[in-house]
Amino acid sequence: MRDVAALAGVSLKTVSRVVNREPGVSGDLISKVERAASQLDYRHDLTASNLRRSDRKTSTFGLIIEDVSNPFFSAVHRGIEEVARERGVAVFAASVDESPEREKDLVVAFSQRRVDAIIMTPTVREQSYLAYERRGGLVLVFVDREPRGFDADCVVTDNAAGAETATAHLLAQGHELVAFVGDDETITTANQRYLGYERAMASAGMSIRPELVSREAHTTPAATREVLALLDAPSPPTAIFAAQNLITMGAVRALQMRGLQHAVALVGFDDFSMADALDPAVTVVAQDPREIGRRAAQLAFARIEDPDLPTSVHVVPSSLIRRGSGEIPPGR
Amino acid sequence: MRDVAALAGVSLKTVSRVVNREPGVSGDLISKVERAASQLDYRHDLTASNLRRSDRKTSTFGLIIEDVSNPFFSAVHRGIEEVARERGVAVFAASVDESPEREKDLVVAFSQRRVDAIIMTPTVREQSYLAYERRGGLVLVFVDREPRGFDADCVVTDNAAGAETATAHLLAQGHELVAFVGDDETITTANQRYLGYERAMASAGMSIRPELVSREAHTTPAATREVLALLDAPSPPTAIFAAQNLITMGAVRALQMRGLQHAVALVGFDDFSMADALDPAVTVVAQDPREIGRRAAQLAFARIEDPDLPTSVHVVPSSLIRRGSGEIPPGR
DNA sequence: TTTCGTAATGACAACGTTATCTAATCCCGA
DNA sequence: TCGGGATTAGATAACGTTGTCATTACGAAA
Repeated sequence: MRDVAALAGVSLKTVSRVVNREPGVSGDLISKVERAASQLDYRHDLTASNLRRSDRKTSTFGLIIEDVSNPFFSAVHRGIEEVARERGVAVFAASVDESPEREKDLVVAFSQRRVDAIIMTPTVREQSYLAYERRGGLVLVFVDREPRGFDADCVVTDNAAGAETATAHLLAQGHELVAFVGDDETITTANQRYLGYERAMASAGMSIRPELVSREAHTTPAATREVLALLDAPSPPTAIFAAQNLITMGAVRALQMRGLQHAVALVGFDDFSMADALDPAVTVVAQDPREIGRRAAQLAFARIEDPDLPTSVHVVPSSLIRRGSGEIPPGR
Repeated sequence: MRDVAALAGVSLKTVSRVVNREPGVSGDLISKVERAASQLDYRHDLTASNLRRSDRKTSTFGLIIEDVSNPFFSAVHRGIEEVARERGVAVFAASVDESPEREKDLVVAFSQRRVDAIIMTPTVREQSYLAYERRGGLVLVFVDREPRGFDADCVVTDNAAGAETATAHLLAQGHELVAFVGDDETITTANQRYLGYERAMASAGMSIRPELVSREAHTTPAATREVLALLDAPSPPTAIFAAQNLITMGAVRALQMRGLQHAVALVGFDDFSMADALDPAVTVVAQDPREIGRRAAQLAFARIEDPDLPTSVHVVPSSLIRRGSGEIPPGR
């Protein structure tokens, strides 16, 4: 900048004014400065600018999600990017992989880089450790799962209601042996979906059979194993509710391995690519991850603008998409 | 930092030394400073640190890809993250959406934030505009597609060879009417895959029928339309080579719509989720996007360390995965 | 002519950190 | 007892930018 000022024959401050398009510089000097800047390959340094600026905004967000290559979360990422892009905000993205330690490391890494906001899915059992960061002015928004022990803005799907819809849909086909396959209770969404399953069963006056409940499906292969075990048991389910996208994929494979894909009904939580092209096509309760991302970003901007806003929890509705696998009747 | 120094009763520099774990501070002072830091909720400012540091490294990369929610690119992203994480580097990720203007905007946005390297898929016809950035010390690595008019490190799949393998595989089944469905020639990968198709056809002594070549499939729905048109034409293909993941998905849908999924052979370039669970399962030439990402990140680190390294192009091999759709014989 | 307001420009300090250099202290051997 | 090297600590300037305030120039009004 000093070199540009020298070449253009003006002061540093004038160059700053031109670069930031501040008013009050004569057209003559503007063009002189711009010519000098391009001649010297000058590139404005946002980090230095930010250091001095009074608002201390870096126009940068941090995103902490389960896995950047998981289709659900990458769609959330995409939604955030769409909103951030309009405001010139760049987004850091990183995967936690269910590692509590990594969650904390990432928060520190982003906080040290002075991001304006962190949008994250909580993994650690308890988020009260974030109070420290918030005191420093960091904005925090949660997506997909609500934080615990920490009051903050949050965007989630209606997990319990969606799971209830899915289960009720299977019960409405006349199924009595409806299995639940999901992740373990430390994951709040998995927990809420199990609650929805319970609620639907209770409303239908059915008791839950523990042997039809599997809550250890952390990955697609694990889900396949769990579903195979259910199918091979003495009294196998006639219908399965798979509580997450990776789990549904694993369930599809297990049913195919036993040749039961047209005999056992299946409803998945969260849509996935090619679900409509499978045979049978898979009925799902679809979330809207992109919309979740967009809302989260909007919430972040709103709070940056007014830090005293009351915290709010946004619920993005899910919708049942009937495709075939969920409409298979029991018996035969 | 000033407050921490005051509370600990030491100088600024000593706090700096403790924060950066520089040697030469007595254990007594180290603990005093650490106590003061945590008492005051002190958080080190990496942006200010970077401004002053002599190496001027921000420990930050920028990633510019087609779409963060495209499974191929999000896997690349994941691979980069794995390598970057080990070195404490945070990654900005952004989508270009085939917009040349956006490619340039993103380069500027990242460059202004002083990232140590940009890893990108080129969209603009020509990358010579990046010389400007490189002069400023920015490291550039390309993934998936080679840059044009600009010599730089690059990691790509063996597109032509993979496409040749795919096409040859179909020809080996006895097919004579092998269609090509791909993106247009402005996309270098699409172009190279077409070249591979041409080569395989030529090696087999077959001439290419223009009516079996579609190079306008930009999206999944477009691919479906294109494949439907091919199937409904007077002399439809008996086999199809789909030159990209989204296109293959579109082709699967088109074949299903005409009930021809067991009659017309299909090989796709790039694997996709649930390809193995479809009926028939889809034969693909699989790329290794995660490995592409890892290599790109390694290349970036290598060049940061030694800017004078000769530029290199890494080719990650692809592999044919036979699953059924590619082994359907002609005729019937 | 003087006065005043307004617009354009610049000088200087400061943002939060680290590089460099200097000063103080300590230990050891002569 | 003293010299000298090693170790620890601090003072100061600087990184590239912008906020603040001062200065200058120019018309218009008195």
